[in-house]
Amino acid sequence: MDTYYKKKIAALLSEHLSLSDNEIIDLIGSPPKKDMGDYAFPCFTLAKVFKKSPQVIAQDLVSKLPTEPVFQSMEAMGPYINFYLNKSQFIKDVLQKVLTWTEEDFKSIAGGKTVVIDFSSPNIAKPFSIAHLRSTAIGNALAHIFDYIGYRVVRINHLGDWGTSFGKLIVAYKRWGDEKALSQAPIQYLLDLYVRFHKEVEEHGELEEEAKTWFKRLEDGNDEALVLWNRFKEESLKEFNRMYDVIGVSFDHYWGESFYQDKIDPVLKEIEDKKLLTESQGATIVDLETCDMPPLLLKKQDGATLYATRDLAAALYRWDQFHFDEMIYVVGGEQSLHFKQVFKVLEMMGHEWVEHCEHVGFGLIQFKDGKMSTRKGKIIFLEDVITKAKELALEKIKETEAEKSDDEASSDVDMDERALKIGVSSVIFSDLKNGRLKDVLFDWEEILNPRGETGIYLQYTHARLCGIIRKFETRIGPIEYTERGEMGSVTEEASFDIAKELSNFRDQVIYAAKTREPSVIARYLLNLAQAFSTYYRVYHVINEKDATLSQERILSVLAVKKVLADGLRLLGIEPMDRM
RNA sequence: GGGCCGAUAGCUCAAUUGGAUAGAGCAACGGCCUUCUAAGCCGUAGGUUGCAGGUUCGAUUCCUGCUCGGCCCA
Repeated sequence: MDTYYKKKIAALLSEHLSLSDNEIIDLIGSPPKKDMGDYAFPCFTLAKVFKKSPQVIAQDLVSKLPTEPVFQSMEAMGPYINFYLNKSQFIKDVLQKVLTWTEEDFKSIAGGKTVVIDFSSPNIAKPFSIAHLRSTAIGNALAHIFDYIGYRVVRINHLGDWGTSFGKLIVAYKRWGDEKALSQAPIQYLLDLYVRFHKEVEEHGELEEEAKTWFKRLEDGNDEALVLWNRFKEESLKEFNRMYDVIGVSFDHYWGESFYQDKIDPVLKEIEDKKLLTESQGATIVDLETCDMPPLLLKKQDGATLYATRDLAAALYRWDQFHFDEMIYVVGGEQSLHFKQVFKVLEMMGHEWVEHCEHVGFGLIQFKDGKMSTRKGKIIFLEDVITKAKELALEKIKETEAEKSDDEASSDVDMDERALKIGVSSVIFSDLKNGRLKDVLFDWEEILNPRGETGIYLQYTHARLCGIIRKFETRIGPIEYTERGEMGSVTEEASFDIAKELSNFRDQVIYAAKTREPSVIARYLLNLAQAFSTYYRVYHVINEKDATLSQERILSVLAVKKVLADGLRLLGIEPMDRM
């Protein structure tokens, strides 16, 4: 929508400049202050061509421009030409557009390309922690965003269900394990075992060797090992699925590392055939020295495979299955070298599609006193965070319910459900609101804070919008969607601000997809909600005596609600009708 | 030792990828509930953009060096 107006400007200017329309569009920006107009064209780069100061060029140019109905005025201000939109016309256009657009209008942006997203991918036998939420929330949001603009999205959960840590668990379970304790609280118990193993290994180094042996047995298909491994995996999956259910995340495929076990040999053979394999200190590697990278380890001295091997197999298998246009790995930034190596090896193997593979990294979650560590059992469970957030929300709900009249009162179940939704929204949103690359300092106070730039604020605004719509329909009557000749009466400045925000939505979604950055949407929604909060405090919809004005204002309400709801869903947050 | 990422208001973060006077939220202070939900709104205060250079009309943004923090690599 934004580009529509930029094109108008380009059309006006290109008559007098030797620049293409696209070059002009690229230069156009927004002025820093509202009273300086809506679009700005800087004249600095023209100074050399015209051999005049940019100030003079701006004045010359502006005097030559014909009038254009979408702009109220065009003015030279210093080295810029500022364009002022015709406000009432703009508001009308935007509302019209927003209220009538359909899913299809967005689907056409990517037009059926395929994107594979590898995200969440927690490790089996470990609790679902606040750290796993990052990949899960970011990946899920990206999946929604790509889907929205018309990609066919394949969501893959690359479970960490294979590797030496299972050797450790098997050893620990065989030594100290207790079937009863395992069935009672499997995840907590497996975590305890894992922690104990690492404590004991400090005194008894031989445990490490034993664990390696057991993992080797597992790879070789030893029955006892497989039975235990299966048990651990099943319990973990039960737990993970419970969490996914709570936060509303789903996958197309649970293809964990073990899934590729029988697909590894062909891959190793292919690498060998292409003369890329090298032996080094008994291990099998691909040498990457010519690319200034450490070698990629494919097999250890004892023949056990490593996760790099499985990642190669996974990439090949996925290409085979989907012929994707893009494949995105939403995995912590600490793995960036690993992915560089894997992609490089795929390239050396001659798979050109590797250029469509991308590691989308993100910052670590840290504590004031250092890193979160499974080995030491220093973990914050996602569930605990959600439960706490929910409890706080429930308290607040009960407070406000007490002030409501009987006919609006809610049942306990209802309140409980809402509290959970609020808790989940605020936890997810706090993970998505900042740029993904930044490390996150985990802070209870901050994640539970209901005020300010939070998911709660967005939900609250959405609920208010729904409340207004509900009351409008019961007290005033049906909303007249009919196209209006004029939106003449809605010319309030605040109303224009809302329209400007609304007009940005489409570009922001595209930008978020392009940069793989859900925080773009999160920030955008905060701006939109803020613009509306400012507006509706002053300009009432239902209490407005002028019926025409009231009907026109409700259209803004509908439009904002539509965009806010869609935006929240893009983040993986289900919008709420009441708080 | 080498590589990747980060450093912006007291705190947490933005800044449309090089544009005009660097913006929000939290915390602090002041104001607003007999009209659509106060989980809200309005206002005040808060800055040598880590440091030193360079590139140019113009740098938080790009380049070089350094400092600090995080992570990765046998």
